[in-house]
Amino acid sequence: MANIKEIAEKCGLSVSTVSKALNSYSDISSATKDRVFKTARECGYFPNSIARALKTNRTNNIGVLFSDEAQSGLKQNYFAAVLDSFKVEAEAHDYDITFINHNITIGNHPMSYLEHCRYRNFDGVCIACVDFQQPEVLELVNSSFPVVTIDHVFDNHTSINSANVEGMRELVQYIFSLGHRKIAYVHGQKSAVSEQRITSFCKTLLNLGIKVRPEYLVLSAYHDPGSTRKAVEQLLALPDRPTCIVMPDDYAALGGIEAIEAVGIRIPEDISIAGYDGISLTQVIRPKLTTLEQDTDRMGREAARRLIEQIENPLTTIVENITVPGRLLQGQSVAQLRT
Amino acid sequence: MANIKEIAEKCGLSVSTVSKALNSYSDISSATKDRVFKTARECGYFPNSIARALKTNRTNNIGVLFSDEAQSGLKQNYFAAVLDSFKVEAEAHDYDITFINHNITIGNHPMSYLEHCRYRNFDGVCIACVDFQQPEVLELVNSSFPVVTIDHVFDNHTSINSANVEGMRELVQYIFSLGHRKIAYVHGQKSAVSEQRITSFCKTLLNLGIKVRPEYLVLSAYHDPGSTRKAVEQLLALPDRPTCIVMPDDYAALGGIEAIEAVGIRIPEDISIAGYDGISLTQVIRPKLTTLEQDTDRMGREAARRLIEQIENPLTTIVENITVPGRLLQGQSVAQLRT
DNA sequence: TAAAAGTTCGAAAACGATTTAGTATTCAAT
DNA sequence: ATTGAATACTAAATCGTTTTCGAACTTTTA
Repeated sequence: MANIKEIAEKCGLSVSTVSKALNSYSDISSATKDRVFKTARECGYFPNSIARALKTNRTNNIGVLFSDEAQSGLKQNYFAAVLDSFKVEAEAHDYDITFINHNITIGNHPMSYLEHCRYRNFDGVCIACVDFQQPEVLELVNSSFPVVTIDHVFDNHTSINSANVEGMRELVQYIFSLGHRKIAYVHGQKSAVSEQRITSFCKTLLNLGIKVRPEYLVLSAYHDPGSTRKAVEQLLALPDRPTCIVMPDDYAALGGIEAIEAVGIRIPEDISIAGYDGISLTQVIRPKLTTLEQDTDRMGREAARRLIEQIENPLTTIVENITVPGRLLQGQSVAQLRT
Repeated sequence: MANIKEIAEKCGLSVSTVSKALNSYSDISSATKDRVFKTARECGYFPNSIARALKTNRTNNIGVLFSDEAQSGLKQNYFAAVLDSFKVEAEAHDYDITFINHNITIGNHPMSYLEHCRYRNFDGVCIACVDFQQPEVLELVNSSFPVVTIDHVFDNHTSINSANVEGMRELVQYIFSLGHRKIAYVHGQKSAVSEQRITSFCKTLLNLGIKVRPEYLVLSAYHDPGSTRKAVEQLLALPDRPTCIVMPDDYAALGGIEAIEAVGIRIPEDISIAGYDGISLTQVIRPKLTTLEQDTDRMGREAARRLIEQIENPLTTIVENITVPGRLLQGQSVAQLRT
C-alpha cells in the first residue's frame, strides 16, 4: 500500500530522492539513504513492479511455453522437471515466470503467442515441448524477444539440448556390451529429438558392425504406452525376434512391458528392454528400468541462466547450442545375453 | 510497438477517444469505432497490459502457490494435473498465471509470499500443495487478496476439496464387498487430507462392524515409495497379516508393491492392495491398480472459476467449501478374498 | 425560437515509479 | 575573490493507459 510518495513525505524528501536512495544512486548521501531505507521498512514498502515496468520497460518476468496441444507439458514428467529447475534458477535471479498461451482474447480476437508476449511485456521467453514447426511458434522465435529453446535448435538462438546422440550411443553400446546383437528401437514420432536418436541408434550399430534391420525400427509415440504396446507386439511377432528393445521413453516403456508380459515371456531373462528419460518412476518399478537419464536439472538451470544472460547483456552474449550430457542408469531390464 | 497515441494520430482523434472506442464506450459513434478498430488492426495494436494495470489496478494475473519446500508440486502428478486444469480455465477467462515464490529479493531482503503478491499486483491467488501451517502462508491467506485453497479449508475462504471422506469410504466398502476383513492403511503424513482419510477409513470399518486394529494403521509419506516400502514390510511381518493394504497414494504404492514382491507373494492372489489418486500410471502397470481417482480436472476448473468469480464480484460472491467427488477405479489389484 | 436534452468528442489528471537536467551549497584551488 | 569541481538534492517529464468532467454540436421539446 505504501508508495514512494508516502515515504518521501515522511522523510521530508522529494520522490526522486527517495527513488534514487532506494536504488542506491551514488549522488545520495548515506545519511539520507539510511533514513529512507529505515522508513521504507517501517512502512512495509515494496516497489510496485507494474509502475516500475511501465517506466523501465523491464518486467523481470519470463514467459514460458511448455504446452503441447495434445498433452500439457506439465503432465509430462520430463518437462515438468525441466520447468521446475528453470523456475528455481530464474527466481534466484529475481525473475518470475508466467505461462505463454494463445487462449486469451482481447476485444474479440484471440492473441497469438507473440502478441501475448508483447501484451505482457516479457523480458524473454523459453520454449519447450511444442511443435516447433507451428507458424505461431516460428513467429515468436523470429521476433525480437530473447528466446531460448529446449531440445530444438534454431539459427541465431541459444538452445539447450539433451545429448541425444551421445546418450543413445552410450545406451546402445552398453546393450551391445552385454552381448546383444539383435537390438530393436521403438521410436517416437517425427521431431528433431527423434531424428537425433534414430540416427545415433543406427550409426552406433553400424560402427559396431551390426546391420540395421528395417523391421527393428518401429514407430510409436512419446508418452503413449498404448501405441508402444502395439509396436512391441509387432516386434514380438517377428520370425526373428530382437533380444533387446529400446523404448521411446520410460513412461511409454510401461506399454512395452505390458505387451511382453502378455505373451508370457520374462524381462530380462527372455528379452531385454531399455527406456529413455530416467524419470523417478524407473527406479521404482520391477525390474528397475535400464535407461538413459536426461539431466533435467541442469537443462532447466542452464536455460534460465542463458536466457537471463541474454536479457541483461543483449549485446555481449553469444548464441550457443548447448548440449547437456545424460547418464546411463543401469537397472535390471537389460541382461547379459546367454547363448 | 504501436500504442494508443499512434492510433489517435493516424485517425485524427484524441487518445481518450481511441481508448474509449477500443473499450466500446457508449459515447463514441459507431463510425469512429469502426475507424479506430480498423487502424488498430492495421497497426497490429495490442494494449499494454502494464500500463493498463497501473491505471486500473487490475493485472488479470493470478498467482499460484503450488510448491512444497521438499518437492515441487510440479513433479507430483496430482498437483500438476490440477494446475494444468486451473490454467486452462483461467486462460479461458483471460487471466494469466504466474508462480508465487519467496526467492525473489529486492534491495537486499527477500520477499514473503504476501509481499511477492503485492509486488506483482496479482488479482487473486490459488494455494495448494503447501504446508498450510506455515506463518508465511497464513499471512497470505489472511491478507486482503482473494484466495482459494485446494485441499485445505480456512474460515472465510473458498476452498476446493477432494472428497476424501466419501472417497475413502467408497474404497473401503468396495474392498469389504470383496470379502476382505483384515484391511490395513499405510497413510501419509499429518495434514488435513490425511486426517480426513484416516478418520473415514476407521469410521467406515466400524460401520461395517470391523474393529480397527492399531497395528494396521502405519505412517508413511506421500509420493515416497521408499517409506511406503518400509511400512508395508512392517505389515507383512505381522503375525496376522492383513489381506488388503490401502496405500498413501498411487505412486507410493510402487514401494509397497516392491516390498510385497520381495517376499515372494503375489498381488492380488496372496494379498490385495489399493492406491489413491488415479494418476494415469495406475492403468499402465500390472496389475492395474485399484484406486480412487480424484477429479483433478474438475478441481482445477472449479478453483479457477470460483477465484475469478470472487475477483470480479467481490461483494456478491459467497464463500464456499466445495467438495469434488472422486471415482472408484477398479483395477486388478484388489481380488475377491478366497477362504 | 429558446431551452432542454442528447450525442460525440477531447483536455487533463491520474496510476507509481524512473531519469534527465538542472539548482543550490560547500569546499578546494588559483 | 573568483573559479571549478564535487556533493546532495529536486522539478518535471515520461512510460501507456483509463476516466472524469466538460465542451461543442445537433436534435428535440415547449
